Amino acid sequence: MAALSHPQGPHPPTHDSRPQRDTAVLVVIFTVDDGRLHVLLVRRSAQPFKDSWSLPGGLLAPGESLDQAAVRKLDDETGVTDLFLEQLYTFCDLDGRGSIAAAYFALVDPSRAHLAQRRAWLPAWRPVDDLPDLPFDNGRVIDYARQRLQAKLEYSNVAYSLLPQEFTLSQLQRVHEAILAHPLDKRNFRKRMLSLSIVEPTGRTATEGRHRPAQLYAFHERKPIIF
Amino acid sequence: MAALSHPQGPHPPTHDSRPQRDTAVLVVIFTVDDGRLHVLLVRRSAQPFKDSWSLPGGLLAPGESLDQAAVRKLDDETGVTDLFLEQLYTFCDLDGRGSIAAAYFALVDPSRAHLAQRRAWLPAWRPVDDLPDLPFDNGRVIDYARQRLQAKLEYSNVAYSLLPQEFTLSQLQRVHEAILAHPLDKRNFRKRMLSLSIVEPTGRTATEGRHRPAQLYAFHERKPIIF
DNA sequence: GCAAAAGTGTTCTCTGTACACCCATGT
DNA sequence: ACATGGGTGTACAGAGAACACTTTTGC
Repeated sequence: MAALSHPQGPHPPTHDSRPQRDTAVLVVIFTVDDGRLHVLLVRRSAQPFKDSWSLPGGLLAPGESLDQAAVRKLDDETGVTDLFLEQLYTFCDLDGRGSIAAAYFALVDPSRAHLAQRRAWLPAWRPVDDLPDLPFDNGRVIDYARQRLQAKLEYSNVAYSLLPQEFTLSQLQRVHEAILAHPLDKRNFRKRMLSLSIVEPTGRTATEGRHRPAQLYAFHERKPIIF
Repeated sequence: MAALSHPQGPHPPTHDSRPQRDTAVLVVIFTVDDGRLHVLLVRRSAQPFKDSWSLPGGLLAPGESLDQAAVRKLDDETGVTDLFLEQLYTFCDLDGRGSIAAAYFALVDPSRAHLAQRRAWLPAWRPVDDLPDLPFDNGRVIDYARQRLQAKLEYSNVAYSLLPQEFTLSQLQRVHEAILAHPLDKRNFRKRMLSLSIVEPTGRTATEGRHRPAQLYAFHERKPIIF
């Protein structure tokens, strides 16, 4: 490991009979579609709980860091790599066998995500407010990720990762409402987004139905920023 | 691990030739003493960087969870177990060898901590604003812990773990100032502590010098609370 | 002309901040 | 009596919340 100073954990490790553990990553991938927050689930292809839904995850590959493994899983399932991805929490013993699972959470724009079409485990978006019972405490992991996402929405620009380059303020508001699970006031919402310089108008407009066209906006920064 | 659903990470693990990693915990233990924030460092007893200061840590014992290992390390070094301890972040490859280190941070009341007197690695409090260069990126880990502590101070009662059962508001203010590294207004500080019901007066007073005795206060809850 | 969503300001409340003096005690 | 830290209130500014009507388009 690192930073050891304790006699029990001398450095370098000796790779002998010391107990080692399975180390895996787990990725909670959120998207907002049709005004609802969804999470990506896959079907387990192995026992136990074969065929039940669960979060995507897997063991670390040789020489791979946790971050690399999380990026790889996100890419495997959605085909995107450059979006918001952050370490969430490292769980221990979710499986009752003492293994270690570093959970990450990611946000992807549904229009950019191409779900893997592997027959083996069928990834699918499921609305977070209507999830089946999931094995290995995955429900708790998702709840935790959702809380973190709600908290970050208040003081950061994380939503950049859930929308295309250009979008209307109404679209952005619907994303916020889906994540927070409560309605927002249109005027106050717009005022805040603009006064915090989270978004800026592009000058273009988009006509979306038989009503007045909307101004298009873009995020001031398309990378994680804390306000 | 847990929550696997991916073919590459079937469940149960097979304990065969799959690559495994050293898994360790690392504990950033803070205290406030003499108006300064200190962190506990120990001297490495093994190569590399033998005899240089670093954070306490060690490999997981067989059958032990991450939390249990962190509690054990905290107890080993300070003799206390019932104080604030929270997972911070899981670092990978701090040592350049791909090992995994789950960092925790803890807060202890200096009047309760009894530093381990083992000659082997000599734990000692070091002021965080005057640290030597530390191996394995320990400086970065400490900075990260400090940021988290500063953030939590604003909206939680974490400081409960840094003071005895009863204390004066001036003591509490000095603790906050040491952590935030800037002075606070006495009246505003007291107003906030009371209006948020973080602390309540015990009715007792303490005479501490040739000046007016101070009211003693206690935390409303001596466990982690978010306001 | 009507249905549908876009767009826009003001008022009020609350929170945080700045700021200065008297009080109780020990020596 | 004086030095020392304990203890207190008010005024202002900024942020967030409540709230309703006009505009522009497609049909």
